[in-house]
Amino acid sequence: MSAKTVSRVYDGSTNVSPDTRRRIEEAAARLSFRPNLLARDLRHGGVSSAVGFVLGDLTNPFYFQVAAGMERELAQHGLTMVLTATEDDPAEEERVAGTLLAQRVRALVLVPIAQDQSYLESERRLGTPVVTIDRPAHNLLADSVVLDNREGTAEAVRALTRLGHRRIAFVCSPADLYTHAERLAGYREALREVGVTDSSAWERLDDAGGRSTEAAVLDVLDQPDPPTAVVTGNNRASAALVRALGPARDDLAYVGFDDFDLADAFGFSVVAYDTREIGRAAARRVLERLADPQGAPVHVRIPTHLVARGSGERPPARSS
Amino acid sequence: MSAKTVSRVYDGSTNVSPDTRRRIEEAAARLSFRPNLLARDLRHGGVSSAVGFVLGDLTNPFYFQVAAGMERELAQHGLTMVLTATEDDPAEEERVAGTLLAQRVRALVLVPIAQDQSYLESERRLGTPVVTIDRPAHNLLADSVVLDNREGTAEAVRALTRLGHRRIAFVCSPADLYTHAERLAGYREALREVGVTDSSAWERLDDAGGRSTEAAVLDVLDQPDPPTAVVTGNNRASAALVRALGPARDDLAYVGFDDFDLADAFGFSVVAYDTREIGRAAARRVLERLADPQGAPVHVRIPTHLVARGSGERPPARSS
DNA sequence: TTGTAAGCGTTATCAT
DNA sequence: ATGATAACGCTTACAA
Repeated sequence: MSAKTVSRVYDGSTNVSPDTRRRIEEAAARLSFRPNLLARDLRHGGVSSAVGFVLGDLTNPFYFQVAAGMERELAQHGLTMVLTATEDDPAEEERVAGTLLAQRVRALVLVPIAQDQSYLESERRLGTPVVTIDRPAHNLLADSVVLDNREGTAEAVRALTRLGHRRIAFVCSPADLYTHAERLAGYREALREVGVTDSSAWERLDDAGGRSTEAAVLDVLDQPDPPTAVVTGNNRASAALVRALGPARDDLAYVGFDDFDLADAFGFSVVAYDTREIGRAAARRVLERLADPQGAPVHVRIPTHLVARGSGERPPARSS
Repeated sequence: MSAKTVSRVYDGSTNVSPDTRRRIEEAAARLSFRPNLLARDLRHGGVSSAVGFVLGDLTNPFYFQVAAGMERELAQHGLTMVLTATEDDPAEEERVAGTLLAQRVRALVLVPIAQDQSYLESERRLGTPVVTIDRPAHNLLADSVVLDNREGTAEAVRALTRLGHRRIAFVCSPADLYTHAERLAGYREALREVGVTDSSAWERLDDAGGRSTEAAVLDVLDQPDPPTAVVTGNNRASAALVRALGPARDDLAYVGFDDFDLADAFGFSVVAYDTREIGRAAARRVLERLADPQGAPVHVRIPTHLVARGSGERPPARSS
């Protein structure tokens, strides 16, 4: 009963007599034996069967929904997920990615926060697939899975302009540059479609001044010709709006990017999307990239859709 | 320049001349060389430097906050975290735990969902620490980290009785048996302290009847002598209460177990706790158990505290 | 159907 | 300060 025979029992080989197999399985159970995947992976070219996932802000449930989707999809293909966090410290990104690469993860999925991912270029060329989530990588030919941010806000704004709104504010809590810029662009684009070309008075973005987003909401509404509607650029801004205005405010229309808990209880209309699908799509990119290491980067765009709950379907208050 | 010399550069050995070290580091950078942790771990007794975390319900943000705390604490000690999910399928638990053990995780942390974890007993005896979260294991001498559920609801009820409430309802969405029983026990205990010995008319628990929790909330309030206050047993029940009653309902007092997003906007008083601390505590149990494999199981209890936001500080409406 | 030898990349031991 | 050798537990190639 050599090691090789035992190995055959566990690697799905058929060349084992039923009797031998049974005896081996018995002994294994008795000794709590379990094949050592470390050794197996080492033998198989020194590459593990885990995929590394680097994410930044652990307090944002968004990323965990992504992680959940990714884990499920990977598990169906015999891969596991190693999760690490950078706590939004750009300097940590390269270090934790390095740790994962040293663990010989099969692929690397990351939410980029550093301003440059070129440090991954050599690894990628050596055959480790890299997929970014939520935004594209900088200086790296990686696959990516991002939301259709631009179309998301554009759709929200269009729904409002169709109701007659023209003075529509855009308020966003500090967010990363990319999603921020895209969502803002969609907002402006949809306004331009109805002839509004200057919305600067209604935009309240990442406040360098350190003002809170709640203050920004109140501020944008406090002007001679106040907006009749508000679009929030992310769920943190939506929460700020709820806090600033109180739950029941029916003289103002608003739509938020990102769905959130109890938004239905508030009648809060939002631009939603399938968060877990982002993770599943990333996992699929990993699998396809492993099958076909060459080829140009693939960029997947996850669609958004408007969820009408009341707050976004109100026409402008008497004025017009 | 033998393999051993290169190894010395990376395992923190001092017996390398500055010159050799420099040459090796140069070559490593040029060739994108990185020590293979799989091989290292194999050499070190075939045990990896990852800790496995098995969780059930991926849609519950609670577990991800736990995961976040755990990951941070482990990372500080050079360990990584492999995350897997069972999707609340008890039958999956043993399978995914087995996968992790085959990967030779240094320890196993799990949120038990199966009715029996005895299948882990041999592994634990062989030296793999096992820590359960949120509830104790069944038939397994594992360490555990749980909330002080009983004291949590007791404190909530006491705050209400102090205001004069006596008819206090307890509503809970389906939850696992253990936390459920503990929270209910705390509720009854605190009621007994003020002489209320039969609360059965005010308890609406896991409804086998398939009624929704929202219906249960309305139902418990719809009786001849209705409760003047409600305690919800988990965040899902709190959400149901908000949906059933609407955001502004100030003729009823209520306190919910588990904090939730925008609870402050609702003025919803809750029994809160440090979710990430649960994960950190689990990581610390792992580390201590690795240092001292023997010894009786240690059970850590995470304290809860009442967060007053208005809804729980209202005295009974005129009746009394 | 089963076994032998070699090697995956690292490190402990024991030279030099 | 550096290197040769063997070994961690597995699997591929090649016998038997």
